[in-house]
Amino acid sequence: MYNLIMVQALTTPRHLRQQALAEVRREHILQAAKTVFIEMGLEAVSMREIAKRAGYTAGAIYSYFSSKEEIYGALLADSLERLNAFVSQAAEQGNAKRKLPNAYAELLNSANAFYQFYRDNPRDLDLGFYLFQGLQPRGLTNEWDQKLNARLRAALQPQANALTKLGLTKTAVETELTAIFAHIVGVLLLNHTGRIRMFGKDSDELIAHYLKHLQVRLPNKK
Amino acid sequence: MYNLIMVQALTTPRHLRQQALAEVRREHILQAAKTVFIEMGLEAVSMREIAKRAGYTAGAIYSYFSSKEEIYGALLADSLERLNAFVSQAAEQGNAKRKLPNAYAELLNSANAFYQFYRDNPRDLDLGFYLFQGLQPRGLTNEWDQKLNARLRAALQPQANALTKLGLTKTAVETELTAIFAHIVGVLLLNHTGRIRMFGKDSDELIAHYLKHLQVRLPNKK
Amino acid sequence: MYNLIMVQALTTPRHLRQQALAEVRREHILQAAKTVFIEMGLEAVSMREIAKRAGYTAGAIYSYFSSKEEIYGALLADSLERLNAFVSQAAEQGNAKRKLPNAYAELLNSANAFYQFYRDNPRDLDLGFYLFQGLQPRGLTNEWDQKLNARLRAALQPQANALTKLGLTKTAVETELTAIFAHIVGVLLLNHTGRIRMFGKDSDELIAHYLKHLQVRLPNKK
Amino acid sequence: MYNLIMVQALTTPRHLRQQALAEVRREHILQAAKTVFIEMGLEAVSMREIAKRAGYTAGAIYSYFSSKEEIYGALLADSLERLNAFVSQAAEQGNAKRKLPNAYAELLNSANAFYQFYRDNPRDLDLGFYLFQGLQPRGLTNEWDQKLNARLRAALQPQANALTKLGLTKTAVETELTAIFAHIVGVLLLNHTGRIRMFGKDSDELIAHYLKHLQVRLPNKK
DNA sequence: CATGAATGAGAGTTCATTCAT
DNA sequence: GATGAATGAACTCTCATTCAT
Repeated sequence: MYNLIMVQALTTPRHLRQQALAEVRREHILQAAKTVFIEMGLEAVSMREIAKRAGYTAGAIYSYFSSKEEIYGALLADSLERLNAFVSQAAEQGNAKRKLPNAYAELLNSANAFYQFYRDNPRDLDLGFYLFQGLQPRGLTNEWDQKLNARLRAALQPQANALTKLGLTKTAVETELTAIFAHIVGVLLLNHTGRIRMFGKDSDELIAHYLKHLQVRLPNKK
Repeated sequence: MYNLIMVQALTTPRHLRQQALAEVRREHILQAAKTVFIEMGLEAVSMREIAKRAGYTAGAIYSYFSSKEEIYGALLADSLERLNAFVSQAAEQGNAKRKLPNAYAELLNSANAFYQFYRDNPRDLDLGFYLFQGLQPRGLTNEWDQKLNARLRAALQPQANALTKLGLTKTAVETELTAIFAHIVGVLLLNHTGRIRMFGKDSDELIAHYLKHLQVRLPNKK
Repeated sequence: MYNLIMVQALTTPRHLRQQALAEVRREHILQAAKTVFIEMGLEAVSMREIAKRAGYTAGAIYSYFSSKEEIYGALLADSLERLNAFVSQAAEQGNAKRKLPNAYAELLNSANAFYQFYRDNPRDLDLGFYLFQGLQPRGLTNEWDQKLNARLRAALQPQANALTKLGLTKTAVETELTAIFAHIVGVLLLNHTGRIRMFGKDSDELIAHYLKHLQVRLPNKK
Repeated sequence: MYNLIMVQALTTPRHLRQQALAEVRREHILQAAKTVFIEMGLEAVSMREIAKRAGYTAGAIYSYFSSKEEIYGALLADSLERLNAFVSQAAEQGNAKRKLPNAYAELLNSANAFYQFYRDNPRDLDLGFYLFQGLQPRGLTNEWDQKLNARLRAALQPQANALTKLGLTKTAVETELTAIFAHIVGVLLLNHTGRIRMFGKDSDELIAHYLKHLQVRLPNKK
């Protein structure tokens, strides 16, 4: 009989390292997908194209993602992650500048950050439109859907918090939050599709306009 | 074999007649495309399917439309036509009820009509999103683009007129008009994608909310 | 206005001719499929391979058959057609030789014909095994299944008739018919797979053996 | 990193031990393949699936089997082993019950056992059909083929012995043995493919029918 | 004008197998 | 011995488009 004595070394266990490598490769593929998407648009994001960019054959992708939809989902998750990071950072920076807490400033900061993220990253807007069922309920499973919803909600949370600080009721907070969200989305869409040019307007101006009047009409909590 | 004996009428020149016939058939095909689109959604609109509904074979369509994109464009033109008709009718009906002209009522009526059209015809919303470059500049030529822009603008004109009557400057009219348009589009999108449920809100409520506060803030021209 | 007067000519209408041509091409494809099947076995019967043999691209096949399963079904239908023809002919020829009707002879003739067809056309046997759910209930729709069942039954009918003539009850006819069918199938399978060599036997001998004893034990209807 | 310290035992030569271990693992994999096969059918038996069940990765299998076909072969060998065990047991149990040897009873017992094994284990029937070149000479090498033939023959041997006891000549034994085998196979096939329903019959009934008449016609050796 | 045949590219996905580590 | 990454060929099927008739 053999006696096998396995002494686990102190260095990184092999399977952990491999896991990490796999994660890197997964990210690499995702990055390739994103590149294809950015350069050629979502309709061109085929498994073969992604694979080509990533330096793989089509079949290899399936070691990392079980379907095309999963890639889409991962792309969107990543996008929302970046959105969250951007919005959080803006909120923190804003707060850091102020000595006294100012709910209005918080609201404006976070709303503007949300808007600016998508204004400056139009492909993320595409992703959002398309994958958040831009047209029609799509492949994404419920699990995914809820996860992504949660991330989106998180990105809006700073605005909700600010509205609460301003003394709005729970219902009113939701109403205003939804309204701001809708407005931003509408402006972004007009901007992105170029339709806004029809009116000789500029998206920054429109957002500023909306937020200014919003401030006027919200309670002046001293 | 069939023998076709054509007896040309004496009145109309042949090519004119043929043009007219072609136009009729073109409309027929477009109608088929619309039906497919409404019943099955944009993704199901294939040349084969359109042809089947129209009683043609796929190849025949190309006598009337040079590509699938052109059909999409024509569908959108038709959609905007219907939007215009709906909005105009709402404006007229509103005016008919009032003895004195009321700019506010006109504004509300036309904005609501615009919103309701898309709320009640979500497929047309799909078309609008998709073809107004919802994602990316698409097949549509510049010519088409301008034509469609003009129709869209026409559907918003009643609101512009009402805003003018209220005494806003030309610039202010455009700003408010764009803002309303953006807001409605945003709400429609949230509604259509089901995202609005995240907030426990209802699109009608949001539109009403926006228009109410809009009215409050606009000049009270006696 | 045009007046269109269509006079149908006496020659073959165009669409009929085209239908006929289409039918010819369909047969051509089927023939190609059969060839592939015969030369390379059923597993190699892919749409691409069929298309290649038929001189088409893979997509073209779908103008004639809506799926691979439909091709399989058509192949089997054709096979059963030939089986029927062969069995019927054998029955007629046998009857022609005899002055007096002889139920035994009829039974032997039709059973032997059935056996010989598959012995001499082993690929048809493959088809039968595979497609009559050789392994497991498969793609074929119920409609197909019933149609094919009917054809198979038709090929066995002469034996059933002969058994009836011999004075067996309805139940007994079915029992014997099924038994003969099973026996033939078993022998064919042993023969086809070469397993029969294990026993140093010959399929002809086995069939003859079975039918001889069958005759002995069936009622001697004078 | 793991550090592996192997302490070699003094008793057994290393390579023998490794051989034994390999054999164990081979069996383990085979067992996994069998499970997959039984639960999901032959078509679902992929290397990945087998590996997953066995707790390996696909590549690992190739240390034990050089191809998928070899696994199939091993599965069939195992299946025939179980068939043999079942048939032998039935023969022994039958003999145990009787005081005097009774060749008829032995024949019926072993034939019925053979039939019942496949009736009750339809997956094994699939294997048999598929791998005994149900369709076509397959991957199996000659060596395999002979090995499997021998096992099949062994499963039929009790019947052969009984037939010999009944006084049949060597040739007659082989004839009847092959005939019974063929009949059982035919009935099993009809049963398994559901074709037997066409005739409103039942496989048990058919087997009983065959064996009854067989008994009648065999010599009555006192 | 309309047909229907055909193309050719492309879609997502699966799988047995190989091989460096 | 086992892993897991990767290949490459295969699969069925769909589609917009072209073109001879």
